[in-house]
Amino acid sequence: MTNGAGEPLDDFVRELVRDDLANDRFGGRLQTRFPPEPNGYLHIGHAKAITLDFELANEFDGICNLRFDDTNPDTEDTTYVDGILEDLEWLGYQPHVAPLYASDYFEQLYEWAEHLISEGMAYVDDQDAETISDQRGGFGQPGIESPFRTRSVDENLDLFRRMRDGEFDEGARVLRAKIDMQHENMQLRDPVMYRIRNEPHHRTGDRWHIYPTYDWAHGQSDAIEGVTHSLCTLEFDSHRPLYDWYLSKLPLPSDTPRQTEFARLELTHTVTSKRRLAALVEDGIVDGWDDPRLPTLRGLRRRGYPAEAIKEFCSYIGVSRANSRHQIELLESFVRQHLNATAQRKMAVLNPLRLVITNWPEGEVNEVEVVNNPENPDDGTRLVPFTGELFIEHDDFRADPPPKYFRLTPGREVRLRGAYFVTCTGFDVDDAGTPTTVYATYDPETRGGNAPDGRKVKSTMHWVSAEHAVSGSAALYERLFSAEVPGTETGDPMDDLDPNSVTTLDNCMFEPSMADLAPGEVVQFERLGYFAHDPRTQLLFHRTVGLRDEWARIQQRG
RNA sequence: UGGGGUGUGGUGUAAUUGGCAACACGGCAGUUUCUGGUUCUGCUAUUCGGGGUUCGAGUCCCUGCACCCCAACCA
Repeated sequence: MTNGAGEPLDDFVRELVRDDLANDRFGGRLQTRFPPEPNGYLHIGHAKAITLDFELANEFDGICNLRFDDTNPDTEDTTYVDGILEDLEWLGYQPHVAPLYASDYFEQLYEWAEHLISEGMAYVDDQDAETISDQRGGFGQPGIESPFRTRSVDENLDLFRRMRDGEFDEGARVLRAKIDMQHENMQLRDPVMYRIRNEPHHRTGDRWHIYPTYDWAHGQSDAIEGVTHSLCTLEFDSHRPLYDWYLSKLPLPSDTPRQTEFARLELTHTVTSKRRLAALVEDGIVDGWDDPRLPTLRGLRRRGYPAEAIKEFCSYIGVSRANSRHQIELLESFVRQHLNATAQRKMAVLNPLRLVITNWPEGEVNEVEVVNNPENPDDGTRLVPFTGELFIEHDDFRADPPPKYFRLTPGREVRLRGAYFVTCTGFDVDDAGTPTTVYATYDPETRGGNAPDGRKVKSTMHWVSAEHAVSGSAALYERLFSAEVPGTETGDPMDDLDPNSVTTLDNCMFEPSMADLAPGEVVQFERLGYFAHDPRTQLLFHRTVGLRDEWARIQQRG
């Protein structure tokens, strides 16, 4: 991967890795991991972390694994592990070994907890969550010590074993690390290591009644796997001292993993918090986790975003410690760049208007040759049937053209792509004055799209033969949230939802070759944009992203 | 309120670690074109404020300000 200037990636993480390697810190080894919690689907923000973790391993001859951080049975489910596996594979990354699970380390974690207890560094607290929270103190105010903090090692061991054996109710007791209730970093005020949960776990079933917290599980899991660089997002910065504290108290080799934090990815006009995404799905605002308006990986995939474009975007934006929100337009420019090079061109009329060629020989069908992708001659050409009755785009005809309008208008000659020059001779309107049929004559000399006398036209338009067209639907998407930063006005992002974020056109006319498009295939509708064939519904297309549209800009400026 | 983190064009990311502030997206003006797409060219605009050190500061020092994170038995 390279940055925008085509240079190898460089950032503070790579610099740090290079230093560690140069100083032989981990015996010259690099190992990362991507540690999702299986309680939701992956989104574009995860793609940034994934790209970092895996590309880093590629660059430094290291390895990267996938580890499910499944320490909380309340919310986790195998549905999500399957989904995450699918999404990761789609992105094109292959973990070094089969998926790993923090839950596979529960036994080891438990033993280490007993070790800490034996060393007088952990204790069982009988108080409830609220009491513990109150005693923790606040910013600037020291906490107070739990009355159970001075329990004997033996009593702690006994209680902890009985917690494990399921003797107590949920919430009745916790195991806490004995660190410092006065510490200025709240994370170090005797954090909870284990809580009692009688919920079945998606992998360990009902074998455990106690579950490790994130802090107690994460660093140790890293150590068990041999992770050298544990990359996570900025909000874990204040947890790093705790990460290091646990590792330093356990019988481990001295080269313990090193946690480094970077800023998470935020995008304009969307949200990436799991809670908010779940709300959009559950409240029926979108159609499901793979709704093309969502920034989920499955949503983007259905929308037609190429995995390559997503990865290039993630590499390009780099990694830093500054919170920032990238413009969605940048992602879209990567998508266009990729699709422009790869997508096959098709002619599709979204809002059909009848065009009758009055001098066309009655009943004649003429196959004209059009290019599949001008960016890639190897993709060849195809034949498209041309007849005397066609559909053109409603927007491509104006009875009364505004300035700078180059398309079809009475008396004007334009080119029908790959076919002929036609000149508009008249049109019909309905009672509302909307054109219903346009009439034109064609010039037989211009077959193939060029005039032997060298005369030029200002516009080339797409078309389909009425007799041969296949009909279908197209979903046109706007941004899900109209505000750049949803929620800036009222504090609630949901207030910025665009109620019209999707427009579905059901009377689209497609050139016949589109009947053969594979599910999920992404093509360019000439002059309109890139469209992804729905994976399940034949001839339903999702607009991935429009083409850059100068005419729209001219109109906007007025 | 204590601790930690971060401030570079409209947006994001760089700057050989003290030496001409650059790249991309966007915008604007052209060019090319059988897509008002693509290509190509040009233009546009940046170091949070105030002091200081220095021949020279985005970079070092002092100070102020703004924003983000931390007081779950979530991750």
